[in-house]
Amino acid sequence: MQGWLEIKAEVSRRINVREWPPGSLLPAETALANEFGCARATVNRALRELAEAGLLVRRRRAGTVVAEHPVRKASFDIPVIRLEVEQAGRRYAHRVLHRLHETPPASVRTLFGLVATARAIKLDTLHLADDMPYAWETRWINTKAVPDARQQDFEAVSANEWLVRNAPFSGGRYTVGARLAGAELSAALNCGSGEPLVVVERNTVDLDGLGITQVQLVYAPGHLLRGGI
Amino acid sequence: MQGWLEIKAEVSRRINVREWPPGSLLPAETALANEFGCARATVNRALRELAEAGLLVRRRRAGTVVAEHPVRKASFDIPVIRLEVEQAGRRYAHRVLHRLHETPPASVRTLFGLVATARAIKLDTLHLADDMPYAWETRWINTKAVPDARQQDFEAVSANEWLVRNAPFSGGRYTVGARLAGAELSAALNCGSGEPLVVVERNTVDLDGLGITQVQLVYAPGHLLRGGI
DNA sequence: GCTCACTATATGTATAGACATATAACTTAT
DNA sequence: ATAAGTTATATGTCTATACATATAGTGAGC
Repeated sequence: MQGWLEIKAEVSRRINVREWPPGSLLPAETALANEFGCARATVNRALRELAEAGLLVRRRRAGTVVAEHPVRKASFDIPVIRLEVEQAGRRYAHRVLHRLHETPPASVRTLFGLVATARAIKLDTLHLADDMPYAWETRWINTKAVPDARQQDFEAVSANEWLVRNAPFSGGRYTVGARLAGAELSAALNCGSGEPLVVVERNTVDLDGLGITQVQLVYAPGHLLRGGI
Repeated sequence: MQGWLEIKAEVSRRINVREWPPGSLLPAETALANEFGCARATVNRALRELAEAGLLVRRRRAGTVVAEHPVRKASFDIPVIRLEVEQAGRRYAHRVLHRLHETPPASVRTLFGLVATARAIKLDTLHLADDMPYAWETRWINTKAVPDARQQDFEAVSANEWLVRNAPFSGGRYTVGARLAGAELSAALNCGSGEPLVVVERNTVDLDGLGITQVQLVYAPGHLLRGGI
């Protein structure tokens, strides 16, 4: 027993077999380092990772406690759509259907820090995989945060990809929901009206918290988001 | 400039302002440690975290490179449903509608490592928030992996919560999709038939890779999964 | 009993040094 | 020229030590 990975596995095992049940206090790092015959830093690395994973709760002076209700962090990757499609072995293409410069709705104005009369770029894009509709994208781009976007038509490189590479990015939030295909969507995605569709809405902000872009992605029927714990 | 957090922020900044553009090679850890006036271990911690976040790609001997297509890791928490509801300031309750012991479908049998004739527990549960339908849960539990589940009726403590605390858990996968409310669901969730609903399907496996449980959660109309990047 | 200051303690972080390991780049043999 | 073996190097990890920091617990003073 030496490496932090082995220690992490062993601590994880003891939690799972209820040797250290939920709510119980673990021995201090120094004691564990002593038991495992390694430096405290090694134990620290193992316990820190388990705490990040939600299995342990650590507090100075109070020590390390097994979480009562382990909050599992599920995660999925948000790749550039082109890569998502190509990784599935399909041919990617996209078509920009509208590129407008108009006043965004209030929620987007708030995110972008814009006054009521200000305008932003609005893009409607259809993403294709093997020439079949893959996803419908409605996007707002804040020209205040990304002035260079004015010169882009996003035909050759999609807005998705262009922004990832050209906008200083710091974080964002997203929601996942479901909606019905209306007239416009069923035509664009080549599906029946009234079909249930997965909708992902995502916004990203720069280092100052200023909104860069807001995207709504409506996937073709049957699409599943996949992730792991 | 000393702490790993500051170094992480500074490196992140240089990537964002294209001082280190996508694909470029960063100075070696020793050089950065020298520049920032700190130990190599401190730089290592900062760069390791940025690599985990998908911003950098690191390889021994080859060095550290800025990712060409940063794969953002989106994540959301999977809490116990009771806590999810209570955290929103609502009163939680659940009703077990069916508790059967029958042969699961092939996909679940494969996950559970069961022969064709074997049986497992099937639970249908309705989760309520302020007495309003919140989510419909269809769950299979592998009694081979969790024998103690036989003695549980899951009335007082939901299966969700009981399993989190009583089943040795190691990982899992999930999918998020959309479906229409059929007759049974629209009755249970008190919504119109044909409404679009968010469906989360999740399975968890124990340390040996043996399936513990498979859940399908269908949320009431309008529900959004929320997460961050 | 209550408040406030103090102290002890467990985690958090930093450091210098060392060795491990993967692998790009180079060298040698065929 | 190509293949095989060698070396140099950047990251990965571990150690021992030190100091920083949050905070549970203690005790003094009212």
